[in-house]
Amino acid sequence: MGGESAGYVRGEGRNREQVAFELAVIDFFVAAADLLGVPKSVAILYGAVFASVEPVGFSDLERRLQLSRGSISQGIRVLREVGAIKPVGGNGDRIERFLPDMELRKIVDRWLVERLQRQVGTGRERLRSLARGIPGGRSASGRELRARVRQLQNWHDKAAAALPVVRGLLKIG
Amino acid sequence: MGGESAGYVRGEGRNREQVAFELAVIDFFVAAADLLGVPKSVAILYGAVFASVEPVGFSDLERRLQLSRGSISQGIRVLREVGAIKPVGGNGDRIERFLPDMELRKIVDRWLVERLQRQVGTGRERLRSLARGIPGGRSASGRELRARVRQLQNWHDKAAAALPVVRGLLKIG
DNA sequence: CAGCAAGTTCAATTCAAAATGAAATGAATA
DNA sequence: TATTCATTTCATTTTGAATTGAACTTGCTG
Repeated sequence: MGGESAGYVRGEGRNREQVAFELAVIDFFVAAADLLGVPKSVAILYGAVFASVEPVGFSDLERRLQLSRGSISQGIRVLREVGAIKPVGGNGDRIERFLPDMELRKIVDRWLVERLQRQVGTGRERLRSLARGIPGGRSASGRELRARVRQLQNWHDKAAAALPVVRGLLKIG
Repeated sequence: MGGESAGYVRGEGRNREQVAFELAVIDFFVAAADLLGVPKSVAILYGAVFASVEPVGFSDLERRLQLSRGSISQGIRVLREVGAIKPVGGNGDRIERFLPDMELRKIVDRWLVERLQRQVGTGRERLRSLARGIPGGRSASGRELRARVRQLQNWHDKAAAALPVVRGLLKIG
């Protein structure tokens, strides 16, 4: 258990249980992030925030995780931009501490839209101009190529239609 | 047009139209592959086969594309394994030539199953063992963490349920 | 204002995946 | 059997993304 993230987590004054839990959470997010093409360090940071009931600040992360300041700073930026973590004020000091935003839905949805929908959109363009350039006129080979491109368009349309459905299904109340 | 793949395509005795078409097709597949995390060279190879009415052999690819023998060999292997191209016999000579398998559906479906379904499966495991290790007993913090993990499970279940639906939607008759 | 703690930036480094190409294989041909 | 040519294998190289860390800001505190 905890093979992947093990090297990234430090004990640092927390008890065994807490550390083990953090480790397991981080593992989970590292696996998921890998699927979505998100950098490991970002997943580790999110996992650490997610696993902590207390809001977590920069120096907490620096202490608990084996990541450079640079990675922590950039990772935090990404996670904020994406809405995965939220700063909480009201500790008196000037340190920013974060809690996980539990609406994972929004994050995943944003990913779906930015990554898939954009590709689907430009795909439509490409296919159109591609269809215009089919060589071979009304010869047999022209007909064959036209059929192939039609297949591609067909498939593309299905994918485009599926996207909104997926977005709907993933909505979590 | 054809910015990405341009460097990989050679004229080699085909006419302008044909080359331009091949280029556009390759561009399309390179973009799609990038989305699915497939190596570029594999997409290029598939594009070249897809764009040709005549079955395409190793040496054709070697001539037409700026790819090493090694990449061509391995790319062909991947594409065959995955069912994206099919060998056609009957030319008298011993050279293997390929046609694209037009059932893209199967390829995408395989990808969905291997990549997503597997992750979803192991995710369930991880979440279960994770839930068992929640620290804090029946304290307030324990309750909070339990709620968070439940959210994760909830989300995970939705994703698991969405997968078959997607597979259904993408089926192209 | 000097000193310090918190965090950011970005050029340099590291690392893993992809691509290469030279040598090995193996099947057909002479 | 020797030769040739098509393809595969795999150790090395390349490439590009992720990560690091040292220098730099920013704003507090004595």
